[in-house]
This record gives sequence, structure tokens and C-alpha cells, in this order.
Amino acid sequence: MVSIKDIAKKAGVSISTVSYALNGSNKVTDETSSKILAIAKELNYVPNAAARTLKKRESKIVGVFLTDFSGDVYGDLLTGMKAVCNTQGYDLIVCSGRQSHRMLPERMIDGAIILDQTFASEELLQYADRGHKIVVLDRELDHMNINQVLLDNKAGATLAMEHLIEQGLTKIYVVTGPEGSFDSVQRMKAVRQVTEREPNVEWMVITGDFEKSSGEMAANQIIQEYTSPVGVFCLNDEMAIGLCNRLASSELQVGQDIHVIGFDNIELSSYVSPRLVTVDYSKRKWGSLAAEQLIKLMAGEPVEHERIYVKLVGGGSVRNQAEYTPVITVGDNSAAYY
Amino acid sequence: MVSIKDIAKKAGVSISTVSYALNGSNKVTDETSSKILAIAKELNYVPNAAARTLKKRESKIVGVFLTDFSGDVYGDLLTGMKAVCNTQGYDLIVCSGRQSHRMLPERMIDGAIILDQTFASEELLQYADRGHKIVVLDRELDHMNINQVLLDNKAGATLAMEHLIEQGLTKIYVVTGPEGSFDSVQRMKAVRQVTEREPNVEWMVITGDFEKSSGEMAANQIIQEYTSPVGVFCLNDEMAIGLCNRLASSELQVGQDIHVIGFDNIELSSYVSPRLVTVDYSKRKWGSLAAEQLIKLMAGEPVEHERIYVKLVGGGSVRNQAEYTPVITVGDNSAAYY
DNA sequence: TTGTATGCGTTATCAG
DNA sequence: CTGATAACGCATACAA
Repeated sequence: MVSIKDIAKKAGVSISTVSYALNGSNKVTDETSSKILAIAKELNYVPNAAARTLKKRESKIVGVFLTDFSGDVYGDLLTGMKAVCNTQGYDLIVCSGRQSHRMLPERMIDGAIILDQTFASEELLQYADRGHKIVVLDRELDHMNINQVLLDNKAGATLAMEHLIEQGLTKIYVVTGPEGSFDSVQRMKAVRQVTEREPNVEWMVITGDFEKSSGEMAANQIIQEYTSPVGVFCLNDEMAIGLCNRLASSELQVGQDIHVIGFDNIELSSYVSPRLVTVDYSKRKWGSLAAEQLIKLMAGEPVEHERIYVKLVGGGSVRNQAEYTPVITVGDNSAAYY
Repeated sequence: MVSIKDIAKKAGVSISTVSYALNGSNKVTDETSSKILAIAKELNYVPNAAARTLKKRESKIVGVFLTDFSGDVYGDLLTGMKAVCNTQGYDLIVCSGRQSHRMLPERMIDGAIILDQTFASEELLQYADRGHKIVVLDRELDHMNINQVLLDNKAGATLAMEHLIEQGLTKIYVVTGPEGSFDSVQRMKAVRQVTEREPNVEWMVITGDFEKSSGEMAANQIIQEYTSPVGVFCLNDEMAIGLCNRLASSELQVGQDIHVIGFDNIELSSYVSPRLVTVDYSKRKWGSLAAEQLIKLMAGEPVEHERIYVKLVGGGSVRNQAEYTPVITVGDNSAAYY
């Protein structure tokens, strides 16, 4: 490995001069500087990250932590983060799994963005106590060194429930996420608030886990209990799609007998038929905002918690009860109901 | 930041004793060792990654480089890599974009797995020359420090073309990937070989770019030129799905007028209707094999290039010409043709 | 068994 | 403008 020492030797100068030249300091003659640069290039010199990080006490790297790599939500999110990080001189690395948690306390990264169930909140608070800067996307955590950028889960779930109710549905199933999920808990809170205001809406909970398979399970139960048109609010799209998929091989029609609404607007949602009604938000913006907040936090600037707004997007998986009945005799005006 | 120096001071021993104790060396009394460990825990000591990396000249981190984060192929691939890396004491980080290339030469990572168009082959060869260990998944590169783990593109494309021909199709469109793509080039080679053996099959190329939108473009052209049933081999699933999507809003039926086959078997492929016929392979295995090869390479063990085998998976997007015509009068036996 | 001393490759503070 | 030199936090050969 070629180090500044090698360059110094070859150039006949001291290592500090080399360091200055390499870092573009104006404390060195243009002449010697260009000579040094030339030699550096000739020798294929590349600075050693570990040494620089050790000395400067910062790595200029931001880490994102994901529960797993398999989610469909992450693409745009990461793209947004990377864009912001890169323009601010930071590199972004993506990590997953308990093993990788050490990157933060060991100071391999300067800050972390968390969307990762495998991080306990106590663990995060501990790191924050030791001065590490963190942005959380999947929980509420109050600490000087922690900033939250959260989805407006409550608004989304409210929109979804109200939409089903407005279509005339009076019986609604809600398929939840896994127990520990912050998003699931938040969305359920909103569901309860809405239903409390609507006494003549009958609703029941089916426990899911945000995976497609639990949507299928839910479908089985709903098929068994079916008597008349019902609404189903799946707390994420994956489950909604699993549910629609199972329903496709049954007698019941989505958007006619079973009115399905999801959450997240993942890409797949626009490829199921009829198109899934779901709660949409900009994943890209979520990512870039998270990165911006983290960078401010690391720079010592004051930051306030942020919220990502959501809206309902249409499809044929939910139809109005009143309008629908006559339509069936005319033909199938699937999709593009909105 | 608490360092071994702080621990040494508090324990009344030298830093080397602390270092030994922390690293579980048996060169130190159980008594002092446990005392040191206790103090370390009390002080929330965490080793500094940069210092360790600098000293040991290895980071125990493997980097994967992706062209972008948005692909649907990556989930299982990364999961496979992570599993192997973690069991071997390595951490895995995912990087994307030119900025992050530096991680390799700057020795932030011990080795790299490449699935990234933004890496020029010359760049990789240069790094390999300087002793960096690399596994490439997206090109052929011969070097002592580079190992290839490639898809059997040729077999896959051959299977796909032969399948279309066997169904009685005599006119076949092939929608390619972008110009620089290794996979696209390899698949096209196989296409040419097959068609050379089949003189009475008429075939034509449509240039695509592996994105859904180019599948839609291809669909437009095919619709315009349509006279009788044709086969379409899209060199990846994304384009095939874009194509099917566009076709859905036309008069032409997939699996009847237009017989579509893709490549990759991404998750979406099983959600389009009719299910896409495509070339399948284990992304998980691809990832784990790549990681295994890299770890061997880093350990100085001899490794040979590896190949990931592929197979055709069924769906309703391609049907037999002879069998099909009578079936139409009976009803729609969509999907599950295989 | 423990301590001393050195160096990994940088940056940065001083003198000159 | 340039050169010694001292850290950064850790691992380890060698001494005691």
C-alpha cells in the first residue's frame, strides 16, 4: 500500500507537505504541489479511509438500517437518501441485521437512519446518550440526538376507513401488522377513532404480520364468514395483495363483494387487478427528508420532528355500494373508477 | 469517547493488558481480565473501528455495489450474501453510485461484489491489480483477484426461444436490454444461435433498456405490425410486464395473440395475469455463492468461476398454437397451463 | 503474567 | 512556505 510517506520520499519533501498538497491547502507552492500531485497519481496513491477517520474522528458516511432487504418500499426511499447525502459530501451505506448495529457505536458511520425492528429503542437511546446522531423512521423517541421523520399514519388510516364508510360499507375488517410494529399500532389507533364516531359500522380485527401470506389467511376467514359486501382495510399493501390473490380463486369479487384498501402504494399495487385503492406517500421525499434531518443533526443545527403527509389513491378495489348495483348489468367498468 | 487508555487508567494496568483482556488472550490472569472486562462494561467501552482497521489492515466488511436501489431482483440476492458473510464473521454493506466506489481502494471494505454498471471494467481491473479482491456478477473479467459468478444467460435465453418455437410460433420479437448490458448481450447471442438453427422462424429485434417503459414501447410497435399470433421474448421481466400491461388495454390477448416470455422471474411476474412465463434462477443462491467466492478469494484460497443455473417456469402468457384454437370455444382456462 | 514501545496512515500544531 | 513531531485508538513483538 502506497502512503503519503512513499510520496514524500519520492518527492524529496516531508509528509506534512504532501498532506497539505493533497488536501489543496494554499500553504504550499504551486510548483511543489503539482509535483507532489503528479507523483501521487503516478504511484496510484489512494488515501486510507481508516487512518483519515481515526484522525478526523469522522467518516463522512451515513448508515441506513433496514429490518431486511426484501421490502418493496425501500427503493425510492434509499434513492432519496442517497441523493441528499451525496450532495452534502456524505456516502450512504445500507445495513441490515443485528451484526451490523456495531457500525454506529464503533464510529464506522457518523450517523444512522433507522427503519429496523431489530433495533430496540433502549439501544438507540443508549447510543444517543453517548452522542451518536440518529434519525428514526419507525418509532417515536425523544432525545436531543434523535430526530423523527414519521409517516402520518393516523391521517392515512383515517382516510382509508372513511373512504370505505363513505362507499356505504357497514361491515369492515381490519387486518393488522405484527405486534411490535409502530406503524400498525398507529394505524389501529386511527381506526378506533373513526369507528367510535360511526356506531352503525360493524368492524372486526384480523391479526396479520404485514406479509402476503397473512393477507391470504385473512381472505380465508373472510370468505368463510361472508354474507354480504364487506370492506377490508389491510394495514399494508403486501397483505392487501395477498388477500386479493386468494380472493381471485374464490367466488367473491374484489371491488364488488369485497372492497379492499391497502397502505403504502407499493409498485405491485398498480399491477393487481382491479388496481388497489391504497394510501400513498412519497417514499423518495421521506428518504431525502430523513437524510437532511440527520445531516443537520450531525452539524449541530437544531431540528424539529417531521411528518410525511399521505393521500388516498384510487383503483377498482373499492366501489360505491349505491352506484355499483346498477352498473353491473351494464358491463364492467373496472379500474379507473376515480 | 472512551478508549482502552481510559480503561487502563481506571484498572491501574497498562493498555496492552487491557487489549489482551479485551481480545480474550490467555496471556492475562482471569482475575485482572474480569476486572478489566467489568470496567469496560461500566464505561460503555466500544472499540473504535477505524483504529482496529488501521492496525489490522482489514475491516471485516464486504461491500456490494448495485447500479441502483430500485431493482426488484436484489432482495433475495442480498439476503443470500448477508447470510454467508455474517456466518463468516463479515459484515455486509450495500452501496450504490460512483461516489461510493472509493470504499474499495480506500480499504474501508475488504472486498467487493459488483452488480453495478457504473463500475467500468478497467476500473475494476485496476483495483484488482492493486490487490483488491472482487467478485463480479455482471461481466466477464479475467484476473487473479477477480472471480465471476454469472447467470447462465445462454441456457436461459435458449430455453425461452425454444419454448416459443415449440409452441408453434413462427414469428418472434426479441426485446433487448440497454446497450452496455452484459446480460443482454449474452442472451442475444443465444437467441441468434437458436434462430440460426431454425430457418423458418422469422424474428426481429426491438431495442429496449430493461425498464417497464421500453416494454410498453415494444408493445406499441407489435400492436401496429400485428397480423397473426407472435411470440415475444423480453430479455427481462420488467419489460415483459410493461408489455403485458400495454397489451391489456388493446384488442390483443396475451397468451392467445401475443405470447410473452420474460427473464428473471421477479415477484411481480406471478402477479400479472396471465402469469408470465419466464426464466427462473435462485437469487438467494446467487448471492450466497458470490459471498462465498469472495471470502475464499480474500482468504487466498483458489477459486474457479461459477455459474448459476436457470430453468423455465410456467404461466399462461404462452400457449401452444395447435392446442389453443379449439380451447377458445370451450372457455377460458387461463393461468396454470403448465 | 504484565508493561514498554512501536507503528498502522493521517491530520494538524508548531517551529523554522 | 516547509519540516519535525505529536496525536488518533489499537494490536503486538519484545522486555521484564
